[in-house]
Amino acid sequence: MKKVSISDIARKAGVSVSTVSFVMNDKAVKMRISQEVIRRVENIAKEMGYRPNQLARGLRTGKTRTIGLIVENISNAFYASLAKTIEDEAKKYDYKVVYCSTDNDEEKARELINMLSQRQVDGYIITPTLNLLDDIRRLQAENKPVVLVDRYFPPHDDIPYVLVDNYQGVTDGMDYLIGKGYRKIALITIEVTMAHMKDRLDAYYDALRRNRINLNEELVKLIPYGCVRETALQEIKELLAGKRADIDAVFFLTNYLGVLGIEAFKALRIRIPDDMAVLCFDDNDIFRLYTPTISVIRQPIAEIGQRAMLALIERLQHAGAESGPGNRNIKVPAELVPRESI
Amino acid sequence: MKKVSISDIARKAGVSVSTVSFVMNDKAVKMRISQEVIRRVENIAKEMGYRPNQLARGLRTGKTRTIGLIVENISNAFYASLAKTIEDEAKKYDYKVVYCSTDNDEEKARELINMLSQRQVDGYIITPTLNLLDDIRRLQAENKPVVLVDRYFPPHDDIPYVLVDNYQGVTDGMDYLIGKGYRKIALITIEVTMAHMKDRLDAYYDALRRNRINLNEELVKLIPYGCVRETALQEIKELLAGKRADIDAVFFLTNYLGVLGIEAFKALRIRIPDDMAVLCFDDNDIFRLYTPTISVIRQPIAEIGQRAMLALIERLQHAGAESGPGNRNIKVPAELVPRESI
DNA sequence: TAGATAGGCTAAATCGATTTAGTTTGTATA
DNA sequence: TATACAAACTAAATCGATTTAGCCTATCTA
Repeated sequence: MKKVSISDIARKAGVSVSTVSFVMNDKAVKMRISQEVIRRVENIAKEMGYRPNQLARGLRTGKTRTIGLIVENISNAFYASLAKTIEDEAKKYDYKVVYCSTDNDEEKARELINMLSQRQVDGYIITPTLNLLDDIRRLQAENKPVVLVDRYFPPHDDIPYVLVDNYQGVTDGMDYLIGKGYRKIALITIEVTMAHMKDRLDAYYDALRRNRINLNEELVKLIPYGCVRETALQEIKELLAGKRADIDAVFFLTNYLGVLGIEAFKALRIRIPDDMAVLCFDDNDIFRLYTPTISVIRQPIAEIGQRAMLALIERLQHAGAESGPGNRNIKVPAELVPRESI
Repeated sequence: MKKVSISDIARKAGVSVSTVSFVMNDKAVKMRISQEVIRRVENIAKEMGYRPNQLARGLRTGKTRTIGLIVENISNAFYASLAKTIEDEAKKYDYKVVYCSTDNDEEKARELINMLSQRQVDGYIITPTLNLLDDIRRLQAENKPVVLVDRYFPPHDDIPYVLVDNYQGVTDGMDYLIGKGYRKIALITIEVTMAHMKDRLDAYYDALRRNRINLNEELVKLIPYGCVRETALQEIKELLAGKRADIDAVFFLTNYLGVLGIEAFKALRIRIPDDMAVLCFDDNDIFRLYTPTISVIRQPIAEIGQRAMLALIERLQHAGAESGPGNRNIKVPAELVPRESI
């Protein structure tokens, strides 16, 4: 049994395909189709189980009402939750979302952009990887709106972005730790290649300086990017074990690292917060449930998703027309959530 | 700047669109296009940044090389991981995957099937909800291959499925608990509406019977489906607190419930495994990291994903031709992972 | 020298919609 | 009685590919 097309309906109803199309798109009244024909066509369409072919429709209209969402890793709680909000928001405007993960690989990101572009998505929300600027420029040149989330490309501020205020988040975290008397604060982060991570790292350095605490470079651990789980865990363990006496608190700059950190603390039998206090950027179920509960800097995920979607929709609606700068370049405040680990 | 189409290339190269199409699809040699023209067209295509419009291509060929994956909730670790394997497998056969979540809502599932069908996906891998049989039959009637994962519709065994052996998994878990001397085993599960959950529940009853342990109905807690997080947590707490003395072990039948369970244990200050042993169906990061680590029945997710994909690909390749029963109706063994909680 | 064959391409139909510009018929107006 | 106008549709172009059938020209064979 083949799919039902508009012309199958037309034949059965004894009218032209145009008429059926008008009826299916609620343009029947405007096109002066009689009530009787409208009813007849509608009944036949329902009876035959007609579902419009979106490929054909998209081809003709040049619009697919689909937006492409590219994140780092959809299995990660942060991105999963972001994707969910964006999908819900999109639904309000009658858009579908197709999402995919880069695994932080720029080549894969490029392929994904390509794939979505070939599928003619109307707009993009992207968590960019390194070196993706040119590809994004190409989308813009094709008049496809793009909004960045979570990461950005300063100083190229003509590409709209929505992200947490990373600098403020880490600053608040550091002030809190320092306020509680911690001075020997280790920092564990992924290799800093992109601006959002640089913002976080800068905030750490600046906080130390502002509080006249001497920087101990040995307490700053950069985990390389493509690094496998086991290696990363090993590196963290080495730092924590090797510098045990020189550390009274550990600040993890991503939730992935924080989870590894917990594993490391456990393996090394380091007690939280008695031996070391712990703070992590980004929340996670595990942090809420662990004993002790882990303090975090929380990103307002829903707000990020909503604002990103809003920025995109605006650009989709009056494509070309530059949207006011009000909705471009948004940094939303991070929230410190103190728990038992400090 | 508009997108480049095949006819833009044709014009620039001074050849017909057919020629360009042949070149772009590696049919040039078969169609006796000269080497010189091939090179010219390829260069121009690359130069202009040509990317074929998949809507047009799909419309013409009737194939999108896309498969639709419908799961319960992509944020859930189990489904996220399943989706990842399926995506990786699909790539090997040059298929793309579009995935979406039902949130266990049959109406939403129906909409998703509809949406994917309108987008002309070539085949489906579905974690079905209740009452989805008819919709799946409709896809089959349209000659679109469907493979079920994680859940199924016995006795309708003509719809291929790949899932864990739920009965065996729970049986192994129960035998392990009983072998360790536990007799007062509470069971926490979601309301049983689908066959896979019934299999798990049956295994519990049968294990008690086989071991001549009297069933205490009060130790079996069914959490209703649409139930919000907080309510579910409350229900679990009530059982654990109310029947504290009558329980020496708790078996959670899904990983979501297990996580809530941990929260409940924590709130009630019930010590694991001293006060109660804990076992959960499905693994989760939290179970590995928690103190104590939580024993689980693990599903071989990668195997499920691979086999499902394989079954689908077979059906995509010789559509219509009934595939041998060898690759339909697969139950893969579950694995008991003992940890500190028992 | 006619007919066949091969080489190198192109024209045009097609997929399933949308949309513009008509066409036809009937009724109202000048 | 011609003319305008509205009502109720329809024909055909179009989107960007794929694919079948066929058109030239040149060479080879009988």
